Order: sequence, then C-alpha cells, then structure tokens
Amino acid sequence: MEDYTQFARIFKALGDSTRLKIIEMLSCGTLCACDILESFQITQPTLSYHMKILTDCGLVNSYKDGSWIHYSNNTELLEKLKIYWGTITTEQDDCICKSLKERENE
Amino acid sequence: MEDYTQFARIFKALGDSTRLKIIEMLSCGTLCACDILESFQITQPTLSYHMKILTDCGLVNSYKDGSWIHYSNNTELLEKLKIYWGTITTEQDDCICKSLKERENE
DNA sequence: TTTTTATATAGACAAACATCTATGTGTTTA
DNA sequence: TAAACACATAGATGTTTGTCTATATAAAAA
Repeated sequence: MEDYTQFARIFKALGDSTRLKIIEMLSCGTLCACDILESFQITQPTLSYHMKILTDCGLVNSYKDGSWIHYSNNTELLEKLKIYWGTITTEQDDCICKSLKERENE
Repeated sequence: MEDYTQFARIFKALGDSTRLKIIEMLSCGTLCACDILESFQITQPTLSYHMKILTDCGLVNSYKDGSWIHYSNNTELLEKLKIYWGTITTEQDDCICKSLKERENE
C-alpha cells in the first residue's frame, strides 16, 4: 500500500490552522468562498490559495453556481481517512515493521 | 475551543511521508532510532530532526535506555485525535458557522 | 583508556510555503 | 453597456521546511 504520499499530502493540507478551521466550518455544510473569507483576517487571494490546496488534495468539493463557488467537505475521503487512521493507530499483525521485530528474536 | 493550533501542529507533523511512515511503523510497537533509520534513505541527523518534530508535538513518546532511545506512539493523543476527527467530520448543531447559516435565512 | 556506537546539534542551502498587491476573468446588476 | 461582484492568477517576498555535512556528546565495547 503506497498511500503514504497521498495521505501525507492530506495531512499537510490539514497542517495549517486556517485550512483546519475551514474544514471545521464545512463540517456544518456547504459554504461559499465569500462566507468563509469573513471568518478570517486574510485577503481574498490568500483564501483562494488555501481553497485550491484543499480541493486539489480531495478534501473539499466545489461547484460553481453563477459567480459563486460552493465548497463542501468530501465526506467520502474523510471517511476513508478515518479508516486509514484506525489502521495506523492500532497494532497490526501484518505491520510494516514485522520483519524488524522478527530479526530482534534471532 | 482554541485547539486549532495544537491540532494543526499535529497534522503538520503527519504531513510528511517519512514521518507518517514512522508513525505507521510505531503502531506495531516500540522501536529505536537505529531500527527506524534502516527503513529510510535519509541520514541519521535527518531522522533525528523528524523524531524531534514527532516528539515535540506529542505524537511520539521516547525513553532513553543506555545510548539507545526507544520511541513509541502516544496512544492517548492518537485517541484524542480520533475523537477530534469525529467532531469535525460530523455535522454539528453547535458548529462554528451556525451564525452564518442563520443569516442565510434572513 | 581508546575506540566504536547511538544520538543530538550547528550551520548551510535549495525548495516549498503563506502571504501580499496588482490584475485578469467571468457573471450579475443597474 | 457599464459598473460591481466573486473568484482566480501572476509575481514578489520573507519565512519555514527538509536535507545535507561536520562535529559534539554520551554510553558501550574492546
């Protein structure tokens, strides 16, 4: 499973307090960029930059409605991430470092 | 709840494929730095740098045993993160953007 | 005690990041 | 059609990041 890069990219996207707050806000439902912008002390291009990062990694979906863009969390990916998180936070039998452990017993 | 910064810091720590892989490896149990190092194509100081980031944000615990340092995941924090993840991936009644939604209905 | 082993720290450096201002694009409203 | 609005893009800039080499520290082994 070579998903390191993909998941690392997602975590990196979440590793900025502005973007994390946006994900929290979107957990309540769809919002347009202008609504999100009001909650922050950043300029419109900066928000645009953050939204691009969030949509590019798949965390956030968007659809255009006239000149508005509506953003919402990609619940499917969030669920996938929850499952992944479960696998890396629980001891696994077929874990990556099994070989290391076996070597210890030699 | 002003945990944005703390959680963002944790996600940032996970937002690097090397560190994410380390967390995966540690999900199998305790490992020392030298064992971890063997799985990567990085130098020892670079690993030391990554381990510092992981321990500083609380994701990883360490204890010294002679000249070895043993690392393990901080399961308590991982669990806390799982709970936090649940709250931001589920629609909440008392969510941050409630005021925004109310304004929509005016 | 000298050498080796395990890890940390300092300093350098290129690449990536977060932010801004200025401007472009497309849509809606007057 | 002209003006206003919503958002994106370009370019600049200071900061942070991930990596390295060289060196320090501290413990273990010879």
